[in-house]
Parts: sequence; C-alpha cells; structure tokens
Amino acid sequence: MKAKTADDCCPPANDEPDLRPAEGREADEELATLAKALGHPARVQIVRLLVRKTACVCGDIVDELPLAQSTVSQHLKVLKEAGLIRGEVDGPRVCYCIEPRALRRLKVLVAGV
Amino acid sequence: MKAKTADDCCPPANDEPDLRPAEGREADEELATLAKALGHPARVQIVRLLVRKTACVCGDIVDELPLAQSTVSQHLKVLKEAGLIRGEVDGPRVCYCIEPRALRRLKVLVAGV
DNA sequence: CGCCTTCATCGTGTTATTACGATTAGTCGA
DNA sequence: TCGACTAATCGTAATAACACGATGAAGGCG
Repeated sequence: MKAKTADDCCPPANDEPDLRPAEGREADEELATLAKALGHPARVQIVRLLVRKTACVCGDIVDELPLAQSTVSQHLKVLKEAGLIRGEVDGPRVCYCIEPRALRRLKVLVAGV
Repeated sequence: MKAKTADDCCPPANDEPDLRPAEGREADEELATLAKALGHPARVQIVRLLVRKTACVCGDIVDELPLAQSTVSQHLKVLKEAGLIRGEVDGPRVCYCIEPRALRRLKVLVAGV
C-alpha cells in the first residue's frame, strides 16, 4: 500500500490563468455560489484553517470548531459542493484541503466587482 | 428646497485605510456577513449595477432584474443591513449607492484568506 | 474475527431565506 | 386636496440553512 501524503490530495498549485469571464450572468452566479459558501463564520474559519496549513488538515477541524462533528461535516460538504475544498479518503480518515483554483477564482471575482 | 444630486448620497470616496484586522474571530464574522450578503445572484447583480454607475441609481434597479418590486426591495434591504449599500430618500424615490468602504473591506478580507 | 476510530448520513426541530401579491406610507404635480 | 407614482412593509407559502444526537459504513488494530 502506498503511504498517502499531502500531495495525494492537495493539488500542486496549478498556475494556469483562469480564462472564464469575470462578469456576466454566469460570473454572477459563480460569485454568488462561492460567496454563499463563505457566508458562515464556521466555513470562513475552515477555509482559513486549510489555507494556513499548506499541507491538508484532516478532521481535527472538528477540534478547532465549537460545533458538533456532524455539523462540521455538513459545513465541509457545503464547501466541497461549492468547489472550494476537496476531500480525499485516507484510510479511516479524510484529508481535506482547499482547491486553490476555486479560491483564486473567488478572489478574482470579488476583486472584479 | 435643495436639489439632490449623487453627491448627497454617494460618499465621496473615502480613502482612509481600514485599520481593522484582516483575520481573527471578528474578521471571520465580518467576512461571513459580507459574503452572505453577496451570496445571491440578484444581489451580485445589484452591487455590480451600483458600482458601474459611479453616480447612484434609483429604484430602476427593479427594471433591470426579473423580480417583483417587493423582492428587489428585500434584496436591497439585505445589502443595506450588511452595510454594502446605502439608500437615501430623494423625493418620492430612493437613491441607492454602494458603500465603497464596505466593498473595499470585503475585497481586503477575501484577498486576505 | 470483533472492536475502536473516523467520518458521512439520517432524522428532527428551529429558524432564515426567497419570492410573490396586496397593502401602506410618503412625495410630487395638477 | 386629490390622484399618480415610488418604494417599503405585511402576510403568506415554500424551500433552504443550521445544529444536534443517533445511526451507519469503512478502515485499521489487537
């Protein structure tokens, strides 16, 4: 069995520029989706946590938040569905990390408002 | 009676730097609040509209959106409560414009994630 | 094999969001 | 003063968000 490392789940900093437009109806919906995902303090905290640790943290995210495990799991799901984070199964635990592309996209969209 | 102009309601581009911290629990909540306000396509559209028109647009925002007047009014309220826009009564109509300070704050917070 | 750990999912209750039409409260012009 | 116009608010309904405990699935260890 191969040992899993951060590289197994954290994308290696894709530097390709994003060609999608920064405005228009589609950009509006994209921005709304991403902003909505960030629209809760717990999720902001989670994203920050995952950004800080350049390697990906696992479910000890739960220990960092004053919320029940199931609630944290739900927030992680919201972030994942918005494309902001990714979760990779690693044995009995799950390794989460940010999706740098999506975060960058969010920054571009917000900056472009 | 003095004639109202854009300057009556649109703040004149306050350039003072924002001294509040860009992270921490308070920043998280602030970011969450602002992001949540932007977390709907209609509100993204409204904000963009108000940014485009450097002068402030009035309730013809309603004409730009495929929504009922009452619904738009509600979205405006959400944005106002988040501090992102301001509304000044000008005769029988209301003049809305962005709060540049808040928008700048949002950009700083997002960029700082 | 059983057991423990880790995490997702389910079920539930509460509250918030979204949308609409109808109503109300101003302001202006005739 | 009387309408016309603008925009907020109310009432209502449907859906979504949030949080929790309980349950379930999947992997590793003794």
